[in-house]
Amino acid sequence: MAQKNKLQFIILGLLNQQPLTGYDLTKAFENEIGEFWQAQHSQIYPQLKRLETQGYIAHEVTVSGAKLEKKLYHITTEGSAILRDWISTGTPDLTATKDEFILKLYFIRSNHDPRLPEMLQEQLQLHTTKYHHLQQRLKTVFTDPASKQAHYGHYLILQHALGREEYYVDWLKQSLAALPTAR
Amino acid sequence: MAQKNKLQFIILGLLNQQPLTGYDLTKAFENEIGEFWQAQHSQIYPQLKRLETQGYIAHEVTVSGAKLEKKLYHITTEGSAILRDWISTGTPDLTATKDEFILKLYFIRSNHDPRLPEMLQEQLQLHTTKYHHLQQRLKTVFTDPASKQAHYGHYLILQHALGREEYYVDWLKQSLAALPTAR
DNA sequence: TACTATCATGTAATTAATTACATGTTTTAA
DNA sequence: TTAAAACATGTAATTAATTACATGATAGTA
Repeated sequence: MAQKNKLQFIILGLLNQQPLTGYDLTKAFENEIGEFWQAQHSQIYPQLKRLETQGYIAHEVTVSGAKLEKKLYHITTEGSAILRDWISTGTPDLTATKDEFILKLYFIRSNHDPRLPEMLQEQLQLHTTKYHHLQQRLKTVFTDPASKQAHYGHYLILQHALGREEYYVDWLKQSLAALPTAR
Repeated sequence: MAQKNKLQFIILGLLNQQPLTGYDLTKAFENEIGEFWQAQHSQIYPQLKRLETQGYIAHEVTVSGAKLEKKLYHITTEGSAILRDWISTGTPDLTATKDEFILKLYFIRSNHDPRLPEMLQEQLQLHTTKYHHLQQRLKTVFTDPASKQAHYGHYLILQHALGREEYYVDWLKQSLAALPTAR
């Protein structure tokens, strides 16, 4: 396998909460899920077909207006089972984060490199924006303690992402401060 | 493009430091670089050919022993130029970290889910090990201040990775502690 | 009524990346 | 001296993922 095809499990996981169309799933990747996983509709529709062939999901056609057909997919018992399996199975592989900025940094040899300040500054701006964005999401998605209870995993990972960005920003600030002053 | 083919730049970056064979490069991905990027030899050898066709690198054949041929690649002036371009160009896309554990967590609805403790525990173990490993590397790779000076970018990102793991471990511990106690 | 944004579903082409297949040499240690 | 580990270089098959191509319906608004 080139990857472990996690997309199938994400789809199963989302359908396990409620029936959705391919379009709905695509939207989910632009919002909620998009925070930590991406997929385009060109990947989603074929995957839905495969999952249905395997018997893990099924669909019924509904018609909106005069003739617009929607395929509303739902998870099957077998689908639920392999979703449970996937979640229950250990996750021993820590995937290296393929961060392009980090990669570029690796090839900077000297702390006097004139590109360093702007590079760090750009990332600081980006990660600060992301930090604020996550802060906002945490606030809007989990308004009351009950919503945390109902989506505890989501709460945990949003909190995790926020903390991660906070650290990233701190590290960038520290690295900028440690740079030799031009004079 | 499916990705932005960062591999070519990594190869150029490594060859910019010293001439290397395909085998050397493969090893580099198992050690140094492996900390934050992966590539197999089956990807490296074809990429070397492409880079040579493009005129960014060139090679000479050396013979070890009786007949074992090695291709020692070095970067060309043009190669150096596009490497510089890549590093100097902004890096505005923050790649979402595709962490399988995080993904699984997302589908855990309740903090009473019986799978939660073992899941968090497993990750705690893994990330603690990784943390210690990184701590060790930082110690062995950068023994004196001079080595930090000579490979400043590498120093920065190792430090960054260490801090990231430290935070991950903290977050896992906190999440474990916040779990409702079984009774 | 006409236009635009969004809804809705697909396929094709291309690139990236992993796993597997394939072969031969040199060095080191038992 | 012989066997194993490491050195060394490739190709093929498969899967994953992105970008581009392609089509049409519905809802809202100007």
